[in-house]
Amino acid sequence: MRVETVLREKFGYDSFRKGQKEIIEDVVTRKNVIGLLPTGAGKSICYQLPAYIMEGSVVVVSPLLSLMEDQVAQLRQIGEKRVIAFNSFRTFEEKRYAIAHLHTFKFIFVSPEMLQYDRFAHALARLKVALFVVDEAHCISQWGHEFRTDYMKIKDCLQQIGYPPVLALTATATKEVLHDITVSLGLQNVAYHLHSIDRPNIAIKVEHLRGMEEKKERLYELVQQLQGPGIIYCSSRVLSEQLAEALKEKGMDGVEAYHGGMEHEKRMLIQQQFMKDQLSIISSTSAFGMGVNKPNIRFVIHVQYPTNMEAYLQEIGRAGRDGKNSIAILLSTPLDDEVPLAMVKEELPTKAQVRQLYTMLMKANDTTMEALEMYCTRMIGLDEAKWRFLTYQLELLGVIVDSAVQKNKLNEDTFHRICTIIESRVQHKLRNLYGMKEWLHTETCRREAYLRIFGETVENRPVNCCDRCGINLTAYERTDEGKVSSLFSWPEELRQLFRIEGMGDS
DNA sequence: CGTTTAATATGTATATATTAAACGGTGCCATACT
Repeated sequence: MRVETVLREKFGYDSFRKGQKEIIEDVVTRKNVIGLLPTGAGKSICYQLPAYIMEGSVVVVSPLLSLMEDQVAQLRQIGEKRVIAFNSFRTFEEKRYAIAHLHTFKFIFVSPEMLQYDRFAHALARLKVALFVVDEAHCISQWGHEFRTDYMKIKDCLQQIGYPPVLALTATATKEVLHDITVSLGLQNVAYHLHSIDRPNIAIKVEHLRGMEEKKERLYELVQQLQGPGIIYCSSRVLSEQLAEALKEKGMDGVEAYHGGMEHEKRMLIQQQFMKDQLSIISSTSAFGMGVNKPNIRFVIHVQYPTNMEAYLQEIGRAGRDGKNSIAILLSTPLDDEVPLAMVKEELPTKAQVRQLYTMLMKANDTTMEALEMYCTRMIGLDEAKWRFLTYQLELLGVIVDSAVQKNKLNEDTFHRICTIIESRVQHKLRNLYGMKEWLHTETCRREAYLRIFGETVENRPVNCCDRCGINLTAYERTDEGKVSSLFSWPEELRQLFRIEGMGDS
């Protein structure tokens, strides 16, 4: 069956969007494919369509439960009933049934963690897998090395199920990250379909201010002035709540905070309200955004900057999915470097902690991993993520085999190898952080500068490009009833101009 | 950096002030326990 026929009959589209067809054609001929498609380009069609041409099931590894559930709902919408999200939302009974009847599902959505669940993995190995998809594949690079190491074990899973064709999809990746994805998945003979990550309808502006107080004041001004809806990003849960609270006190409606420390239900509610335009502003940490396909987000303001350029691009990329003009504004002060620097350094365990772990493992006899973990969190101060990172490294080195410590491997050699890995990961993350920091102080076109980081050049420079090329901010002001924009008469404009001129890079 | 939490000092009771140290973000899963 021709791909166009399936597109029309199953999905009801007359033609492909840019990039889709080439990817699908390579996928159905069983090539390994890595697709870099801008947000909103219709990535899911790239695996949904081949499912109806290829024999067998399509397995989709997805980073978030909410994303999986969304995809399932979407497929059900077009009448596909052979769909399951195999995750912790399912009851024990449902899981047992699904494992016994796995072959009856055309689409199987799963988290990288669930791939490690033995009974599921075995069922998968018996299955005819037509295509193995890694959605939001940049997560491999962004999270896989330390935060969610199960991303690194996808490679082993692929081997166990006999190397089915793989399709990795993402919207943001540098050349380095694309390479990382390829290597981490152990892919060979990859067909790369790379499209520009640039978003010409998003104007970019960095404002240099003096300190936190000035930042907050400027934020309040901007939020009242700019056309919503919008997202405010900052780096701590407490601050995201404070900012939301402050905006409410200033009489703004439809503002809520969002972060990973909140109750799951509350998070879902806020996200849904935002999607339905019942909220206009979300003040959040990096927890908010992935899978948020809201077309009309008009601004993204950063009160603190993220630890790397890709994260920044992902965050501003949530604006303007409808193609209309939108703006990203980053508020910067000379005091901002501490938080991202601390985050990079804090993410990995210290050498002293690894030493303590080694001493503890030497002393431990017939201790369960659970007991060891308990001890490590209490006595060594390792959190869950760091503990899992270290046990993963120990497994790689053969120090831990099948949850048992091999004491003969517990030597200076393996100790130093772990320390070396940690050191090089920290250095790598610091380099990315410096790249981000350098970008904040670019004297030339900001778009050109970030595209250079992604190995691209500016193709079409938009009229409102960036603060270095010149932006007319009034184009992004709200127009409704003029109630807010009237506050911004010419003295205010002048004051702002003065501030921007006066606070530029030294 | 700014904020919160833990630790010490005071001075003779049980708190309160001061100072030092720690922390900051991202999610899956399972299992025990409310």
